[in-house]
Amino acid sequence: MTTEPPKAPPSQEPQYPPAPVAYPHHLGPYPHAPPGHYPYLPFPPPDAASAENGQNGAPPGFMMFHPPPGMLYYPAAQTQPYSPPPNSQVPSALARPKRKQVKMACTNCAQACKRCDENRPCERCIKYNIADSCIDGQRKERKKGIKRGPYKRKNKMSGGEGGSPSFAEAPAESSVGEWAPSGAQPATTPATTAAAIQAVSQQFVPGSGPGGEPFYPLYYPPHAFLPPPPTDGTEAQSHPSGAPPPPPMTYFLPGPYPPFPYPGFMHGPPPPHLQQPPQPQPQPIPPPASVTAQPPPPVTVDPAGAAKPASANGSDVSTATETSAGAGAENGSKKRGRGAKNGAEPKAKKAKRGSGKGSKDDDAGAAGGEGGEAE
DNA sequence: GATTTCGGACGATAAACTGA
DNA sequence: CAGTTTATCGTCCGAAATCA
Repeated sequence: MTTEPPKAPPSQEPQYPPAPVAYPHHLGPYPHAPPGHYPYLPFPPPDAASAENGQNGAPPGFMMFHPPPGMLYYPAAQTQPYSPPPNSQVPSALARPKRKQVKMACTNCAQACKRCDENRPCERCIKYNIADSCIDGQRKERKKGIKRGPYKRKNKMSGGEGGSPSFAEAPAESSVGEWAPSGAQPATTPATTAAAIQAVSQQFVPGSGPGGEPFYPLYYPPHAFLPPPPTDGTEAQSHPSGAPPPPPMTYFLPGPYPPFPYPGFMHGPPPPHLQQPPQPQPQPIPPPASVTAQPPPPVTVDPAGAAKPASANGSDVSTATETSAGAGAENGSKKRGRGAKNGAEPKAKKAKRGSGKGSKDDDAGAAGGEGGEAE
């Protein structure tokens, strides 16, 4: 895998988009596009018409309309698994590298739930002068013969050989909840905002468009859009310390067509079946913290089952696998009731794995008792 | 402030399934 | 049988508790 920073686009991509993407400065660097792809575009191509033909430096087939502020599009066909370039400056929530684990932690580290390394004695054991007891533990054998139900196949988007789902699949992990629809948590950091954006985009299943290549709309929370910092010494319109009132902004519906309620947005009338009654002006959206309040009634144009309500609040709809990712982090502060460890509690240590993710594997702890479910 | 505890997120991977 | 999906098990993050 040669995942390299998209910033130096392949030859076929001249200088579009121009310069550093204008991106809400307080959000940090703009999220990277998948390798070899164009960065997200918070603005229309230099020339819509020519963009359509791939002229003027704009990629062919790129968007031909002007997105409202706060909306980005990403060509569906180009999606690939996202992997942030090394040493990128992507916000941590986005760029967080996968945690690497040693194959086997020493018994000491394992017991302490601390990071170990391959060496023996490991660094930690040396540090604490317990090098002599730094030995590998023993892995337990995986259970066999456990029957499972039929698998649900993931819908292979666009059948593309890339095979993998949208790039957005990746980092949803932290805090989709930030500005996602219901009961979401208050916004926190720019980083999580970015993550949220990706998470949301993930919900729009490709191929849902009637014929044409769908674009993934990526919505930015209103507060994300502030003028870039002044570069020439002049005062920026409104991003100084005073936390300017975010420009009012509508949430749009996902779908194969660009959201039309935006003035000066569409080149033509929306297709009949998408026509909507005149939308009342969006209510002024409250400050960031409550951005979450007004979720887009995500469906309407929504084809098939494409969009699930962005149930950010943990319910992590989607696949079972994601389980933890979606669920846990949601409110950032996982409060834990530290059990009152009464003095010298023998290190029987947690009946391993009994707790957290569902007691499904309670058996593990139960060591003695063979897996409950296995019948 | 350093160290210990430990809940739970996350990574790795083997076993069960599936489709060709 | 190769590829995919899922369950299981291990690692270790990170916050609270405790110690010195």
